Amino acid sequence: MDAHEQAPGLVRGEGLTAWRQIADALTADVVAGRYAPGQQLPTEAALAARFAVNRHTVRRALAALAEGGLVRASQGRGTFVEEAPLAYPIGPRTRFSEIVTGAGREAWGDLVASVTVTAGPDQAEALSLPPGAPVLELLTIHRADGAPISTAQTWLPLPRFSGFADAYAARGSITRALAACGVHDYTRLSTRIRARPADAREAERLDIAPGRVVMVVSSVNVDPAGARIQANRTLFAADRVELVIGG
Amino acid sequence: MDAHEQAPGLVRGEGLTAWRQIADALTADVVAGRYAPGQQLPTEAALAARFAVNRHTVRRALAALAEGGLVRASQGRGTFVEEAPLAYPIGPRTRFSEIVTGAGREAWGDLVASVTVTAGPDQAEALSLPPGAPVLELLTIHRADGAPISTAQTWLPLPRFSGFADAYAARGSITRALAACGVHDYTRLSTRIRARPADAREAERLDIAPGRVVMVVSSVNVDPAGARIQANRTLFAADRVELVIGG
DNA sequence: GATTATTTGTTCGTATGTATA
DNA sequence: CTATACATACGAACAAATAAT
Repeated sequence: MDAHEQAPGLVRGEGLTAWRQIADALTADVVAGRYAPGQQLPTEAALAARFAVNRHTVRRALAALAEGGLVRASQGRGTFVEEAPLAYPIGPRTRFSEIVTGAGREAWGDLVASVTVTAGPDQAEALSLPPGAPVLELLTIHRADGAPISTAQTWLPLPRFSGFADAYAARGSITRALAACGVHDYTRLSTRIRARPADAREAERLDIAPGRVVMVVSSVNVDPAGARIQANRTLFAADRVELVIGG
Repeated sequence: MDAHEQAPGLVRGEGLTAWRQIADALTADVVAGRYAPGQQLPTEAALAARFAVNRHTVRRALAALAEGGLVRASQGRGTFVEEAPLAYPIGPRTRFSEIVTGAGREAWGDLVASVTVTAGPDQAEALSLPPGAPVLELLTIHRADGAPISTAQTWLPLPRFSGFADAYAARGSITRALAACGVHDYTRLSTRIRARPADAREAERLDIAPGRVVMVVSSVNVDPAGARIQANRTLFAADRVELVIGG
């Protein structure tokens, strides 16, 4: 067979290589939703047959899609459309519940545990408290339509927020629980972002496999008077969430 | 031996457990610099001897330090003081060279490769170009005191920035290379942050082990007139860099 | 490449003090 | 006061990862 024979449906021209056209066609399929997020693409062999090209040519096209993060190939399993991550805006007025409901999903935060502890060095500095001051520590899991998006440790100074845990458990939202404690507005003072593999406990809370990557967002919130009311360490499953700044 | 015999240097009292006092002592050692960042702590056995407690008790204390991110234990190697990550502020006027020189280190960017390609869907959208428009793609590695901090793919529209690759190679800085192309100021329009394990090529460029976590920062820069001049996808080694917003 | 020593990680068991019902 | 649960601490042995020989 002539290696330069025209494949059906593919045109010839400058820069219009076969793999590029196949990549464009598959990209169009994905963005049009003909292959749903998480769904497996046809096998390379099947795609090669569909476009009447060698499997190598399909592989070159799939490599281009994978490079752009549109699909992910998994040896022995297949090639899958990447799930669109939840865009999570981070700014001075970040509120989980608004972000999730704004995405058309239902937001709820589960209170896993709450304890009174003495502030560690990090929390003391974040909250401008003397080392060893008592703080309320909450462990929460935040869900969108029931699926865990993030899990957070939250520290609040005592005794000001001694009623916070009950308020949070009843209302499922930091914003609403703070309002119940008399804080009707708050803004984010600072945000620090790191990333690392999840340990077993964190993975269980986020319903991911241990070792999958989490983004660790440490933040401090202040009330309108500028008082530091809350320090957070929030973990996001990196394959489900994309942090967005500005734009 | 009486399990309740008083260990030397440890006192007794409410809430003053042995492991807590050991954790406090080791924390003080670390923050005072008696164990330098990156340095190996004494072995668990040695610490147990120093504090005259069982190794379990030392392990409980070290677990508390590791929880706070102050140290990191590595099986078979030892326990090490965590290096303070480079704080990398992200904002409308983010400039690598200023961040690094502001931290008292020397900044330089190496141009690894530059090619002319047709814009993929992501780049076309980021730069407001029609799909298939020609763009200049650069692959760069950014170093602080010679150590790689990040590696980036950068896309610029052609033909406006046809001289950019040479300018960058000569100047080692995006800011200075843009100035050479007549862009004397620019601001960041949007930033998106994800995280995942590094593949082999990325790991080599960042001088980390494959599979270690990288933060992927996708950004778009605009000139003072609001024109989109540059799309970036920058990879940071997650254990060397902390992204900072606000504060 | 195989061996050995070192070091952290895990899992038993035992005992005691403390808080709670 | 007792019973129970929990946290603390010690002892021993082995597994697993690493580094050096």
